[in-house]
Amino acid sequence: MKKQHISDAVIRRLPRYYRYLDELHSRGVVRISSSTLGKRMGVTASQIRQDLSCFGEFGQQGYGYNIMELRAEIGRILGVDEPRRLIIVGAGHLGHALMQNFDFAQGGFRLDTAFDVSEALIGTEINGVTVRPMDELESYCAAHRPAVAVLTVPRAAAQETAERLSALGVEGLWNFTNVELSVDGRVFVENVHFADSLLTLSYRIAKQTDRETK
Amino acid sequence: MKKQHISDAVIRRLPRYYRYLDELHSRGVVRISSSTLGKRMGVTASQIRQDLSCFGEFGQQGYGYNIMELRAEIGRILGVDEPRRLIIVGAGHLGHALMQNFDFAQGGFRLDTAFDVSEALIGTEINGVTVRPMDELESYCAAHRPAVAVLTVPRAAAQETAERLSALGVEGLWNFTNVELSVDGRVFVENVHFADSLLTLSYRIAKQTDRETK
DNA sequence: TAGATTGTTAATCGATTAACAATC
DNA sequence: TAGATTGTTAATCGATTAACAATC
Repeated sequence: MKKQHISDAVIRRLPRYYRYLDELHSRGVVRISSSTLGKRMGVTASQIRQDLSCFGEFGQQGYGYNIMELRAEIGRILGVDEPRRLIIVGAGHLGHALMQNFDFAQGGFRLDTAFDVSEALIGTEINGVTVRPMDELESYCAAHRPAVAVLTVPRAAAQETAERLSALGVEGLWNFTNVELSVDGRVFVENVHFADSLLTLSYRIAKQTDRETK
Repeated sequence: MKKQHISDAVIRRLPRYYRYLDELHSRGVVRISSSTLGKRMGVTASQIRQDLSCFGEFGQQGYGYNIMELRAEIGRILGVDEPRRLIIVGAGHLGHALMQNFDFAQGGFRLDTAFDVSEALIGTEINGVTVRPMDELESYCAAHRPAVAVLTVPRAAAQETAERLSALGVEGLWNFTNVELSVDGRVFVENVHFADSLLTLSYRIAKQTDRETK
């Protein structure tokens, strides 16, 4: 039974399943049961089955799931099957690192180009991708209509750049600026807040130390 | 009433509160009520009060919370008040970006040094921090006992490096490798899985497109 | 067939929200 | 004092887990 509303918790687990199924598939494993998959993912078999049942029926009684099929299904659910155009806005160290290392294609994206204000960077090519001047953002977006913009500009420019991109019709912002953006409701914002992540680690270490010295 | 077990959901909200209180404080705002704070954070006033009550009583009836005090309390809870030593393992683009841009001090960490295998990087200084050869990891850790290691090595080296650091007694790993690490239970792992994050964005965009074309 | 494993319904558990007495 | 707002208890809501009939 397909569900109407899918909770955020479910969606955040799907990429992990996908990643693991991808690995199994490339290792040549053909089938897996919810209980084996659950064990590997650190969740219950029930949860695996519940999560998948939000989207359809992908398994077979007595057999489990065909890994290739399930991987493809989850890929479809996540939208990996129809690649979307993506641009990087801010080609500093972080933007550069993503251009150099990150496999956008695997996530169903096609990295088209990057933008920066720095004269030193404009016109250079990083991993086959050209860096353009920020001035060309409007004309470029009008012509190529990228679906997603990676926001790797300095904090100070974050909100302004986000608004500009929102006005240009991007559908999603992948926000690395550690700034709480406020944008038009049409635009999805996915935050990668490094600082928050590190603080949770700090908490867990601090708590443990407390306990030990108590 | 202080709680025994604090849920992960609560802990993940604390850094956001902290960040926002920090901003208010630097803007000179003195007090805030749970209802105002909740509105700004997009949560209910109840949730703010419940979250804080896990750790103690920081407010005052009829007044609300003193921002400076509350900020300090949350900082203490998160362990920001007593800085811990941190090293970066892997000084490629991503490690480099963190060294250049990330404010470790604000998260209660002191970035001591970085390690890499690349001859070109060893001995260089990035933002005042020296890059050392990976061979020196053992002797360095024995001497300086860093609490946290930032794992920014290539995927292929991730598991091996994590085990090495675990054996060297680090308390936490901040994992950027997009690899599911398996390490000793003593060691806390905080994952920053870029790929998972981007896939959730992909899902939301894909779902919206579905709805529009339906 | 017999064993395995699904999808789904029901039960449980935990997290969020509402309500309110206490009190600044 | 009167109004505001806390900390906490109770009610609600949603997510996770368990159970099991269906069936490959």
